[in-house]
Amino acid sequence: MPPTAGLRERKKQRTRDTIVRKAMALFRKRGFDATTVADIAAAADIAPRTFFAYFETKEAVVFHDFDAIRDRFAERLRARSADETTFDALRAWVVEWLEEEDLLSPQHEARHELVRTTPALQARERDNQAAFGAIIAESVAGELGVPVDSLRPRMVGAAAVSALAALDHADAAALEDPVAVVDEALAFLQGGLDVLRRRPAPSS
Amino acid sequence: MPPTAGLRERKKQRTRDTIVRKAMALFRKRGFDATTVADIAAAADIAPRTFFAYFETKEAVVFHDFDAIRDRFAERLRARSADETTFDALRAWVVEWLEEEDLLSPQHEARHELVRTTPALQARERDNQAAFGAIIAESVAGELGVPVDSLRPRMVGAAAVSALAALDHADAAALEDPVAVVDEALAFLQGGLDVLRRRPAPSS
DNA sequence: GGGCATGTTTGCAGCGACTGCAACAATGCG
DNA sequence: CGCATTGTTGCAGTCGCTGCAAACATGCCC
Repeated sequence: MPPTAGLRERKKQRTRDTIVRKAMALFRKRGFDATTVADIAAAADIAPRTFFAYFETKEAVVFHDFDAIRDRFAERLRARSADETTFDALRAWVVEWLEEEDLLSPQHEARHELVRTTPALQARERDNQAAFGAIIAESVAGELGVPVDSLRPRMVGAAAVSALAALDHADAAALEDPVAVVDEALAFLQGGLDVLRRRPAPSS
Repeated sequence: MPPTAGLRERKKQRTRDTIVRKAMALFRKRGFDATTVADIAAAADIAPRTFFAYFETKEAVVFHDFDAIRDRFAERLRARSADETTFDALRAWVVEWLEEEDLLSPQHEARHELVRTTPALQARERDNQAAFGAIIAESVAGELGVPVDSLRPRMVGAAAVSALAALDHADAAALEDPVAVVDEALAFLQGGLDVLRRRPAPSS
């Protein structure tokens, strides 16, 4: 017997999975906005009202696994060893994460496409990214011994998150070696942005 | 006679101002969510349906001046002189902007408080910040001679925007000299983040 | 000043996300 | 088998937002 809990729990989990699966299928076929909660409920064979016992909003279905990922990430950063910087831990986490998640899988593709083409979902995604940024900022702030909401940790968090976002964004070559993208990003952050020094006046 | 256009235009502008004023007053008093569009319409003495001829969404009222600011900013960056870096132009723009906008005015205070306490508005604000980030990224990309959506411009844009956001966020001292905040941020970006080098193992 | 084109305001009906509530059903447990 | 707990459902309602078509105002030309 698997280490599952009571029958009740398993049933709930199965229902939840069904909702996600059917909903995503509908989103893919008709688009996010054109799919109503009633449609999803019908497809998952539950009452419309019941949908909201499983997900707070229609959007939440698309990001059903975000909370878990975020929490694991926060835990990973918090539990890093004493000689490990935030950046070390961040890089390690990305590597781990990429090992178990195939960014090229049809599911990831479809989800990404959906988010990319739906404003409401983009907004939600930015929320999620902001949460990641805050976690990184918190860790960096601890490292620097400054307040969590001070300037530099926030900037580092924002920049790091935009680098993570570039992973999804990578349009071809990069996906072959996503870790390289991360390394470039971290090197860029650490090395400074002095690519932006004064530019020469036009040679005329 | 002022250089105003026809009577029609002026009337529309007055109605628009009235909506903004009355809506903000209601938001402050009752909160954003607790204020309905019907309430705003009643306060501004228009039909509920008419509200949507002026603003696409209830949220748009809070950010009624964003589009103009963003466009002016984009224009400023695009029109910068040949020996001016993106960072130079960014700094100059902030200085200009701070001269005409008083961040400590009751209006800014109230608006900021509203955004800070309303999730829906925070999401919208992130949209706006993302727009700024994209503009900065575009400019930086041009400077570096790389594609607009490549890694480094995006990171710079994100970091710069988070520095701008820190301006709003500044809870006391910083507001006395906001330009100093910007200078610190830009110096940080340019100088690199090597505050984050490997941290010493505990001396044990 | 009398029309006429054009732009604005309004009411109405309707959709869809989401909520509170109360009845009902299933489950877990002694 | 009964009982408490937890999950499911239907109902009625609120609110943001939209399409449509009828009234209404304005600018303009004759």
